[in-house]
Amino acid sequence: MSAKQKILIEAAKLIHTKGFNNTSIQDILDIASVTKSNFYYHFDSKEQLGFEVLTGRMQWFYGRVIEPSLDNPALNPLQRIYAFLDGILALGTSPLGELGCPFGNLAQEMSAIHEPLRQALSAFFRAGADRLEHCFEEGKQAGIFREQLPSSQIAEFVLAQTQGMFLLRKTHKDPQIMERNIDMLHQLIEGWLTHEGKQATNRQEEIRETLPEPKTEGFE
Amino acid sequence: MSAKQKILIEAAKLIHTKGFNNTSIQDILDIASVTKSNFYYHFDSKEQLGFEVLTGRMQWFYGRVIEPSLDNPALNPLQRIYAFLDGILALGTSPLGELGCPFGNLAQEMSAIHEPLRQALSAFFRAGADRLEHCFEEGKQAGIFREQLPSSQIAEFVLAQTQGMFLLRKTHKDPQIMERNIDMLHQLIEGWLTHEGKQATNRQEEIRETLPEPKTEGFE
DNA sequence: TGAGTAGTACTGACTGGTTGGTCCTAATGA
DNA sequence: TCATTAGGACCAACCAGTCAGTACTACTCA
Repeated sequence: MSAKQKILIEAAKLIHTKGFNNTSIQDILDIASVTKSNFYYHFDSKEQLGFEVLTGRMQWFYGRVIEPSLDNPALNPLQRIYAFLDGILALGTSPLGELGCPFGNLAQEMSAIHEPLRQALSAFFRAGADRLEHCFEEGKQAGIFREQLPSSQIAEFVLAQTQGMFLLRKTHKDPQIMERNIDMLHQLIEGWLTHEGKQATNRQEEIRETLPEPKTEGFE
Repeated sequence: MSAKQKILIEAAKLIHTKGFNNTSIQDILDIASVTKSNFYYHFDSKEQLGFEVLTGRMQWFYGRVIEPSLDNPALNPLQRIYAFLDGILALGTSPLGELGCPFGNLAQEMSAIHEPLRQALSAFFRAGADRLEHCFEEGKQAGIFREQLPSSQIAEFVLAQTQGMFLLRKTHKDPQIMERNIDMLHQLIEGWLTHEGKQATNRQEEIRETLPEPKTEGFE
């Protein structure tokens, strides 16, 4: 593994744990066993490191959660949404979830003080919301979901909820908060947003068969 | 205004903007026009300052949002919940809301790295959730709400949602996110959690008459 | 074939500034 | 008179970043 790789991986972990500004370059280098001058060989600045860590995190999240769920053409819209929620649940109940959501953490820390990073994170969240919206819209056209509420608003609501539950899980140090709130989202989808009789049956088993083991590396 | 008061007020603003660890004591003192030796006359440490700022923030939030809503005996349970949501909406759409929720921000920043502060924030969130739960439970007994879902779970869900929407509002710099997500909560409460025909009518006007102008000072 | 060159990755030492906190003395005002 | 405040100097540790140099590999060209 190259020095640059080691730096990126250790930086992602530390930034997730302590935050960007509270993680010094020397902290990262001590763990990665790389010298500071070598750091500056690969990165112009701490800021550039931050952007590259964020890019890596986005790719990791895509491979771990989005690709097998919202971007999985083998699933119908409802299954895609459920697979997404299950991906969030798996993440949030893992040891990693104790540190909160890496994106929410960064957004909270940096949005008010670093405009370029805020924009990158805003775009990331919007991309996620767009995918969710697309699923809800598709499900409406397939007669799965009710038509009352705009799909974009539902999608945003679901996304906000995932962020909120990560924060509470982190603050209370209680993984069951993820379970309870994902369950609430399921109930909301089945009991309110879905037409009667349009729920997927044996939802858990269906999704388990389709989901491949995600190929992720370094970020956990 | 005493020097200690000035410090606390400026510290609260700066910590809300930049975070605790990214706000130096000198930053605060420059704005408060107080010397460092006087700072250490009043506070043993930066950590003690942090706790006192948090305590002040909790009192402010109580007076601004909780007392006129969840702790307002003149309101029925549904009105109390709606008043709470309106308080959150007013906060979130104010210029202050651009910085996110002060409690959510601190929880995110400090929970993984500072156990005493995490505990204080956890207790704060739990107190809020308990009040919400109490309203839902009271509303169930008054026949307003359906009985299917545990009140504690609904309360937690609503609380998580408020945190999530604050984060998205901050990241997207869009106050309408608060409006859309509070509206979703209203719809969820009226369209799913409430018995048919049990909605409060002229909800907005009713609450407007009962809410006194909150006595808040310094933190905004 | 070997000197010279370029590119890549890496190093130790260093810079100027910042940070939370300490200590002491003196002044002010109720 | 004493609580409060100011001012100043200082400390060790920390911080992001700089600089000149080293080692190695591959390539070029006379």
